[in-house]
Amino acid sequence: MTEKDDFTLQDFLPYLLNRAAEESSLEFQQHYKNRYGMLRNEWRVLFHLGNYGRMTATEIGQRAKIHKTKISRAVAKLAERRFVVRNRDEQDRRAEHLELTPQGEAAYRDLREQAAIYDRQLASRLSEGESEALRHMLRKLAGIDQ
Amino acid sequence: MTEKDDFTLQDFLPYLLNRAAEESSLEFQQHYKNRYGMLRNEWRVLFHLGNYGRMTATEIGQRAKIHKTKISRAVAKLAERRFVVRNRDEQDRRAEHLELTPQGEAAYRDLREQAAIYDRQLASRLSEGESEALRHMLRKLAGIDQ
DNA sequence: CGGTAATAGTTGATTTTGTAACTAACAAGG
DNA sequence: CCTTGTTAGTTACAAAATCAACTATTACCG
Repeated sequence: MTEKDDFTLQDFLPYLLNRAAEESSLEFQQHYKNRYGMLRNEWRVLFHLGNYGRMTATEIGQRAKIHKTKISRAVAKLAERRFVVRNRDEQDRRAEHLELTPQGEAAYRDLREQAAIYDRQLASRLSEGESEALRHMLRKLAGIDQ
Repeated sequence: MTEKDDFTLQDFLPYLLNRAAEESSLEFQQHYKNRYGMLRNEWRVLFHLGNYGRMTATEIGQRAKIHKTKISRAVAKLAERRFVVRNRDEQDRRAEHLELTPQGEAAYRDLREQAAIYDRQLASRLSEGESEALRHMLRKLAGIDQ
């Protein structure tokens, strides 16, 4: 009961997680924003398609935990700018398979490279070995299995 | 050069940070949202005032890295609902000092208690000792000194 | 079959955020 | 003093997120 009293905002995990997430997001967004005029959701969808390959909007939503309206609008923009093509499933005509165009692939590879660089830069603020532990913990907190 | 190629989205720190932050924020927001009809920024301002005591909007913004327009709107709501009172500084009549009302204090204590509980719950998903290491790393990544 | 429910994805209305411009008050130098 | 610059906080407008309702299609079940 007494130990509760020394709980403070500075230590609150959701607060710290948000601060760190926001900081890194803002820093990294310049890459997809300045170079490709993308929004965060567009970048995320692109990255998922580049990473996992052809899949439907629903599948992206499940993996990335992005709401379907965000995905719908992100895909519309990406398709309009020819980063993504949509292919209706002939078996189930409600669904459509998404995949990157060559142009989308190129953007993906470029941004993945930038991401790798930025990731190393972030990790370098931590001591050796810490960053792997951090990733492991974040996966647990985010409910990402594996 | 070869090591870059095994970089994947699942490991990207900003992505993991965002996933974990969003997960925990959504879970915790039910407390201030359901019980007090607050928005995230209102909760943050309340928590800062409860934690650090009387201060101005600008000071809150610096500590919490929240933009002044968000604070302005959050304070307006909190004042309207009598959680906060504003007092103009008589020396510098541009500034106003904010502090919690008794009602604001009560909400703060209640929510701090909920936060402490939720924080322990989150930390319990990690192994012993990990959570302190996590907080330490997040502070570094968020650029919070100390 | 035929009707009801479920799913994929889109659209529209409302709320919230982000950006920039604004008002009011103070500061500092000539 | 008075001009110029700075700071505290608010407001207006545009961009984006949220939530609910919608269309089209498929699945389930009597």
